This record gives sequence, structure tokens and C-alpha cells, in this order.
Amino acid sequence: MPELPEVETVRRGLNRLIVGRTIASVVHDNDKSFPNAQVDVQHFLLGATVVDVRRRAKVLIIDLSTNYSLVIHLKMTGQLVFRSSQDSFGAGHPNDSLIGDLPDTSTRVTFTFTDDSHLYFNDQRKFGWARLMPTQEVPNIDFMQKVGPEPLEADFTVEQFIERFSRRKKTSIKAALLDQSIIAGVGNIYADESLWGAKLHPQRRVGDVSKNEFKKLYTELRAVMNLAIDKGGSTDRNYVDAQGKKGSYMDFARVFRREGEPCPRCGASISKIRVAGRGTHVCTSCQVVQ
DNA sequence: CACTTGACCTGTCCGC
DNA sequence: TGCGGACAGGTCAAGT
Repeated sequence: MPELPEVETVRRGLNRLIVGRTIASVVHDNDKSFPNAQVDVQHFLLGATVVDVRRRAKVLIIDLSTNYSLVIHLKMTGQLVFRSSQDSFGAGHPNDSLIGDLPDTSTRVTFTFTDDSHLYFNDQRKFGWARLMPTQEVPNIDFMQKVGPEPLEADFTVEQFIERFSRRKKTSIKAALLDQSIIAGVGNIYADESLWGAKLHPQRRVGDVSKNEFKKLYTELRAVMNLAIDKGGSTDRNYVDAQGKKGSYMDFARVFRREGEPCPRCGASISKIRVAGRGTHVCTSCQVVQ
């Protein structure tokens, strides 16, 4: 569920909260949440100071002073939550975090910094992963090699956007939007939201999308993602930011999770169908299959 | 190569 | 109340 806006929200939070902190200890469950644990994780992490937190597509990159980087994919239910040594979650200490005491049953990795603050990598469904590697090798991993361009970069043009779809003609526009090798960072929420904005039915074949419709989709996708970043992302189920707080984009969603509600544009009832193996929200009245 | 489907997991919800 | 099954959806491997 964390898509580009959610991962970007986490990145901004971590940038504020952990840059400059030095790792004192790491405890991990030694399964695929940290698949290269057999390399000496402790040796490369202990004493390392966080120097930057970057993002590429839905992947977070935590750069360390040792010229190593932690590369983390949250997949569906991953969370990265920071707690200072003062944070208290016991009775009589109200807070606005969605989650309580940490570590909890879904904690896969616990980083403790030298000031006794903590960063917890939680992942209920264990689809996420963390890897430690030299910073200079990060661009060489398979994921980075095949992932498409960042849709919110200032120099990403509508012409590039259209060109990226040129090798896909028969598949649905929704399947193409979800394909990370075409455009980076789009997931189920913002695919449905941007297709509604562009009045495109998710099952429209890519080859049947006109140039003007592509232009509209480009504009809508960027607008929707920028708004979502503004709102701290979407909390559908599990997502929380680096302080454990929910995002509020779902309050602004037009179709996602709104099956049965009236379309904000034409008033017809919003449907939920299945496209590209995903639950898909659509107004069949004003989003045209053609 | 283009494209689709199933696997990976576990918590939640729904019907019986 | 308990229990089975469907469902949630990011990515990769394996299938057509």
C-alpha cells in the first residue's frame, strides 16, 4: 500500500528524525526482512551515522557515514517508525500515533541509536525487505535497473510520459500504470484516482488512449500524487508515517474505497470491479471504456 | 517479447 | 462463539 506519496512522506519524516543519529545496536529476526543478514550487518552498521534518506520509486535509501546504505522496500504493510527516548505510550501519556508500544508482534528490525532513540521496521505480512550494501552499488540492483522515471520530477515531460507507454498496446491502461518499469511509484490507489480524473476506464486498452487523454492522465497523476504528499499519504489499512501517524488523503479520494457512493462528477454509483488482478474503483458512467 | 496469473504472508471480515 | 474462506495489493517468477 505504500505508494510513492506514502514512501515520500516517510522519507521526509526520517530525514528530519534520524539524520545525524548514530547506530548503537541492531536487532533483527534474521529472515527475509533482512535477507543479507549473513553479511556482517553488525560490523557495517554499528557506529555508522545516518547522513541522508533518499527515495527512488517506492524504495527508501538510508545512506550511512560508512559509505554503506540501507535499502528498504515496505511493500504492502511495512512501516518505519521512529521513537525518541522520551516517547511514552503508557497510560496517562496520550499521543497521536496509530500504533502503541514498540517493538510489537510485527517488528522485524529494531535500530537503536546512541541517544537511546529507536527506529522500528514493522511488517505484518513480511513482504517487505531491507538490504545493506555499499552506497555506490545501490543503482546496480535489479529493481533500480528496470524501474521507470519518477513522475513528479520537474523535468519529466508529458512527451516522455506518452513515450513510456509505447511498448504496451494491448494491455489495460491500469495494468500499464501499475507496471513499475513504465512509470515509477504508482500503486492501486493513485492508479484508480488518476484514471477517474482523466475520465479513463481502467480497462481501456493502452493502444486506444488518445494523445489528449494521455495528457490529461499525466496531469491528473501528478496532481493526485502531489496532493497525497501534501496530505501525508493515504492510510487505507496499515500505512503510517515515520512518527506512526495516519495520512489523510483518503478523505479526499474520489473513487478509491468509495464503491456504492455517488461519483463526485456525475452522481452515478461508483463500482468496484477487478482489473489487472486488483480491486478497481470506477465510475462506469463517466469513465469511458471506448 | 507482451501479457497474465499465482505465490509470497497474515490480519480482518463475512457467512454459517 | 468458532471456523473456513475470501480478500487486501507490491513485486517477482513462471506460465501462456
